[in-house]
Amino acid sequence: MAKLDQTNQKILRELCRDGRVSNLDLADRVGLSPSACLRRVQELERSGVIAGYRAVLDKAKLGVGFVAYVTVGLNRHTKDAQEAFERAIARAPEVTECHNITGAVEYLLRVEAADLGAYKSFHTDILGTLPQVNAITSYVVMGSPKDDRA
Amino acid sequence: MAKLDQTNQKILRELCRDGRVSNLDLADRVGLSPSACLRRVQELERSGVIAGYRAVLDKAKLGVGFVAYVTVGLNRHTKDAQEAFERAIARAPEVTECHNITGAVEYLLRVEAADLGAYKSFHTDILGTLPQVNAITSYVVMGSPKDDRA
DNA sequence: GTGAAAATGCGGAAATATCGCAACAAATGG
DNA sequence: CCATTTGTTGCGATATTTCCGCATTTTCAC
Repeated sequence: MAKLDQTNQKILRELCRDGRVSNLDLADRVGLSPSACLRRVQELERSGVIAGYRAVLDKAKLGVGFVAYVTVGLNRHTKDAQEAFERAIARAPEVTECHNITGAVEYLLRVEAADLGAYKSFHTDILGTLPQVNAITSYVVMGSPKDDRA
Repeated sequence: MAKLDQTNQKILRELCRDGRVSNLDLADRVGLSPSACLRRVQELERSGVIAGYRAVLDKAKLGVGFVAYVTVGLNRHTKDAQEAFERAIARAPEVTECHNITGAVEYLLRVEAADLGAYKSFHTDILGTLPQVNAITSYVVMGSPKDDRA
């Protein structure tokens, strides 16, 4: 595993802020020559510390006007039931996250939809029709004062 | 606002998969000449549909071995109390997301820590000491079968 | 059809990434 | 204390890519 000295931490911070910064600029900001900087970045990529790069899209401008977190409880706790549920979730484009959590219910989902109507369709026609699903509780997101993963 | 024809959708899909793909490769994949492709990307950036680019880090390799979602209820529902709470959250590096939600409690947080011990410290020393905080419930993430925002 | 507006492809100049190489620094062992 | 090894750095040359002007083609409304 690559060691995380102060320079590598700076590199990661800059790349999280702007994943498309040129190697020349990046080298400037972290105080290295371009070649030394490039080698560090390549090592961070090779070792998997940098898992990849992504464009961050403005969901609102793509028609997403409704976000909710949804807890889901299953009626059976078998491996089969969980796998079937997770397969169905993988197919649903509205679901951007699915976490297996501790507590009274098994799953926490993040669901993105165009509007309340679109969410209702998802709630009724997709989640509601899955035979493994027992309990559904929706928490509508009114705002996100902090979202470092956006 | 930029129109989202099929080509632009392809571009966005590719850039979400690999935000650092070269314009030459991207043009190939979406079936355009490099110059036409570059112009579309620049327009998507200018219009804000592409909000930016980020490196995706492997949190596990950075020492994050514990993730939890935490619901927080406040004891006062004044604007002041909310703002004070949100300021405190903004300062806490363990909190990667803070959502204002509908339901029995006001907030849903995503918290990342090195391990259970580090989380306990955060829970006790940070969250527990905020005067506005009334109820705290933790849901430990055991796995994330789907996480498009990772 | 016809004209206006937008999108496209081409080509070249400028900027950038990439890699070999030698110098340097920090640890290791005698 | 010195020699050796290992890892990192900066430099410079080359290959690649970005970026922009320009002419052509396509699209669309009338």
